[in-house]
Amino acid sequence: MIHQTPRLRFAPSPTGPLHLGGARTALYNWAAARALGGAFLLRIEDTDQARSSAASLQIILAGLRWLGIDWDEGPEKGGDYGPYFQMERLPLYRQAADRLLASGHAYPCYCTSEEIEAGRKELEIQKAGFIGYNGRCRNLSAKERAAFEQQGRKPNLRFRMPEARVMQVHDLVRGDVEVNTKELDDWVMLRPDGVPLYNFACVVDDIGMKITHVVRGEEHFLNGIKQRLLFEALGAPCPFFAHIPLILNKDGKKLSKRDADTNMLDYRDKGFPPEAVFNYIALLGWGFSADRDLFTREEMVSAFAIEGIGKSGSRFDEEKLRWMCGEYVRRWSKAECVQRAKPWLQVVPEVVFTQHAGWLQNAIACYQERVALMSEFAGKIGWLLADPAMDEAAKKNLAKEPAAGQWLRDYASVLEQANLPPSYPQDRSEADAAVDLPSKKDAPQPRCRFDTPAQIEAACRAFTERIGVKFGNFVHPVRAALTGTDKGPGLFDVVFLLGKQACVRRLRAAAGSWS
RNA sequence: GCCCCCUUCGUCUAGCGGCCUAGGAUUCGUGAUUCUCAGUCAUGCGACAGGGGUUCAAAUCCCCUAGGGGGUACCA
Repeated sequence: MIHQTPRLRFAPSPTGPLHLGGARTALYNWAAARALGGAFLLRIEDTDQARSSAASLQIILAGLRWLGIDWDEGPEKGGDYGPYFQMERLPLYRQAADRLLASGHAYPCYCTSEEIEAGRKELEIQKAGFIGYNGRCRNLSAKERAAFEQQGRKPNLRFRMPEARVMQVHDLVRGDVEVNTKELDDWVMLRPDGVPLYNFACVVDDIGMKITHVVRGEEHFLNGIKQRLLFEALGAPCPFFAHIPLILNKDGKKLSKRDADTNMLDYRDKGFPPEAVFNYIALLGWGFSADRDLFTREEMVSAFAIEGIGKSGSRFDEEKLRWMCGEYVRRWSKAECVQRAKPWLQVVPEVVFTQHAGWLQNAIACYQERVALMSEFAGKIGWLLADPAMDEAAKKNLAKEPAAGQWLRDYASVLEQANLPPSYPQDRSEADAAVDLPSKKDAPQPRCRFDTPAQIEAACRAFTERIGVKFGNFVHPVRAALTGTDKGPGLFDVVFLLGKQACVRRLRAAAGSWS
């Protein structure tokens, strides 16, 4: 059929942001192009001048870039098959239209919108529901045309559809499908002002840009039929088509603003890791393998085939997306975690990033297994930076132990005399900041009694034994005093990170308010 | 109305006539780890839309029904 380099495109109209469905279409085209070793290009379908905007275009481009979908040709990139904006290709459409006019595949239609509407009403009655163009201008004589021209009417150009041709088409996703062209009416290709309509511009451009595979939403299936006829009329080879099912919401209905963010950039701004969103979207209608859901862009490319896209619609499930986000967050190194969370860490003074990088990494790492989004660290580490107010759960934990006040006072004294790191950021030097909170795997040799959380813990256990308190009971009021809440990292990570001054201060403050 | 497509655990899916007492992931339940939460590990609940065929054999092929989606523009 077509023996040339595979060339695929994503052709958004800049009339709104890049939404989930569009992103998936772009993703599949991109993956197919990469998998086939071909080119992926972006074409901007901006012929709807009333709704198109430069701002939308930028949002779409930013969304694609964020997802890691790069294009070989298109806006801000150029290429040998441009221009890549349809409004800059008007002469090409005119040219193609003239050819179709000459070959009889197209004809001028002088109907006004009122006349079309009236014709539609009639048809509706006659053909029981069919609403389309009645074909009044399909067979106008030269004389009749001249008469309309004399009235000053400017014609639309319509494509002359075969009257009842059974088209047997093969769709890469849907398989073999039969469509009778009687279901379709003569459609407008070109307006009097020379601006083309979708089906016409699309085909002229797909020919001009040597597109070999068209992957798009199933709402275009019937357009695909019209377009095949147009390829034929223009004597051009027809690309492969693949029409993929739409993405639905949790209830199986059309996805709306209520169900999910409609703008990819919202996911960016909310702190979703782009590789997780990429991974999740790819799975909406396609499977990587029978027993694996997590994969990289490269792995997807090596496994992807258009024929592997499913025929049934899939639902967007934010829960699984969130799970996937967490999976990715957990894979990062401590340094990467901080770096990626930084845009949301306004609560952290800049000096901490520069002077106490090691400490910050340790602090962030404490929550790496407890968050899904990059933005969620910020809300977790507040207690480390300023003495927190106690929440209800923390107050309850304190109140539960009658002797807690005394425990806190005594433990404060223990810590005060211990060789504990000083508090961040104000009390600790840069040298200390190099101390790395060890993971369980590679515990280093301790330098002194409280070099590691494990050392602090050992000392604490000894202390509780000495005062005859059950360790498990002791821990909760201490956590409450130190963090202001009842959940979070291990208590001795807390003590280690918080440092001596802050620990002593908070323990005594809590003891005071308790008694 | 008419035309096209779809239908496997709640969700994403594997399965393309025998490997299926239907596999994985997520969610949920339980247990373990333990100073809480999270994570991790283990374990459990959970599906072939319904009805007819074809076949030695059907989740897999055919038909009907139901449900869902899409289309039916001087939008894309």
